[in-house]
Amino acid sequence: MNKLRGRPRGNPPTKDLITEAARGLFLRHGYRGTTVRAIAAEAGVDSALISYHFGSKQGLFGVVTQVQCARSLALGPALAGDPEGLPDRLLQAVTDLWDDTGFNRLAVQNEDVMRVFREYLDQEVLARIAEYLGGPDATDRATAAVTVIGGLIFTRYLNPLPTLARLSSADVRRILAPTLHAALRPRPRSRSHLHHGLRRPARPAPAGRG
Amino acid sequence: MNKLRGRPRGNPPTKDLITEAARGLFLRHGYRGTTVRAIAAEAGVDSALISYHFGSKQGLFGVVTQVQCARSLALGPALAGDPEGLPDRLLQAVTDLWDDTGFNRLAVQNEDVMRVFREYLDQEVLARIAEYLGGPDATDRATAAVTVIGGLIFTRYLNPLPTLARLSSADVRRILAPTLHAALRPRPRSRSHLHHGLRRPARPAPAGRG
DNA sequence: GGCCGATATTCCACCGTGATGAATAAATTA
DNA sequence: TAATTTATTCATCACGGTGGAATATCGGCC
Repeated sequence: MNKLRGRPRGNPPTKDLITEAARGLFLRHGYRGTTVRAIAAEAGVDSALISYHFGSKQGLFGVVTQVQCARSLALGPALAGDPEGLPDRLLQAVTDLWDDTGFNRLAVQNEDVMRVFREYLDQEVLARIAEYLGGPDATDRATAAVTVIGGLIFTRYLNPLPTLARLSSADVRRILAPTLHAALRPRPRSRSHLHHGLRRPARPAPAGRG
Repeated sequence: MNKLRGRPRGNPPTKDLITEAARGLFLRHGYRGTTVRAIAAEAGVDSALISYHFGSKQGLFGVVTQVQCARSLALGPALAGDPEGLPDRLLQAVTDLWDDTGFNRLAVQNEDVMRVFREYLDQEVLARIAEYLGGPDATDRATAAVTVIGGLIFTRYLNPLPTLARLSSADVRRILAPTLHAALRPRPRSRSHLHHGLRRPARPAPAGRG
């Protein structure tokens, strides 16, 4: 158990031991479910070394996910083909990233504030827009609209990308207007009428935990 | 100092004391910067009462922000007018919420996982899409596209709304395709050609904080 | 080679955090 | 009044993180 204090002999690959242990534990138990002490135990090192080498648990998580992210999302293929199919290929790339890799396991197990936005967007905004629109494809259109709105919230406010944050509100509205218009536009009745498929959230608010 | 143990006489408005203290502190110092003990001290109650009455710090934050949110974002007016102007009114409502109220103060003090996505979306995805598109309005179109993509990431993966999460990947692509198409479509040269106003990120990566 | 200060890496003790459980007492209900 | 439910205090937990002591490596100098 008790090793001697001070720097050990040789140059043990402590950082690598930690990142490997962390990757495994983060994948198995998520961010919140993984404790610094557990990572340290798995790696066979003192828990203080995680702060020392990576600054913090989040710093370690950032290192682990950055690697995972760069390895997984290949933007190249999506940008290679004809311009007409670009939107589809981009969407495909994003969905593939989360569907095929273990990436979602790593992503934000849950950072508190999110619950508020999640419930509000889903139970209030989406439901009311769908109700306003009416018709068979109302939920589809509302879903698309909420995605755009959620994207605006995410990329400009919650987690501001510099490019988005620099814009004035008016610029944002000008740039996003056509997009949201399209999201809300009635869908042409496609020949394969597998339509609807979506259900409205039904209950207004189960009140959760009160 | 030492009050007697057990239930106090009368029915003191403990919950209200706590929410008021919490609102003030969250606004002044953000979520992370506000400790449960500080809220309890400000409210003049034992810190365990926060867990008791609200389940957790997050629960309390949820209550406080939900009120703030419902009070600030008036969805009604946006849904009142003509359908043609709906997208603009929705965008207006969202931007107003963050621009005019102190709402952004409440939002995510910073959950550093976000940094990964922020840098990646801004420096990689947005820049490369703009480069691919070319032309005077390339950055506008790329910005709109990144918003949609960021919205997809946010509402489906990072912070999954139940309605979005229930969908298959194929459904997501089908629903979002027209929206992303519109985001990427070249903008009609508006009569007032006050020149796009947007600049490309210019430097590829200022390296920030390393 | 041999010493020596600067720097790097480790262990340990400890801090403040959010949260829980036992003890306690008032309020409410039967 | 007796039983039950609700509201509070206090002790204590595991958590993430920090600072200091200990011990190694590294670079320069003789």
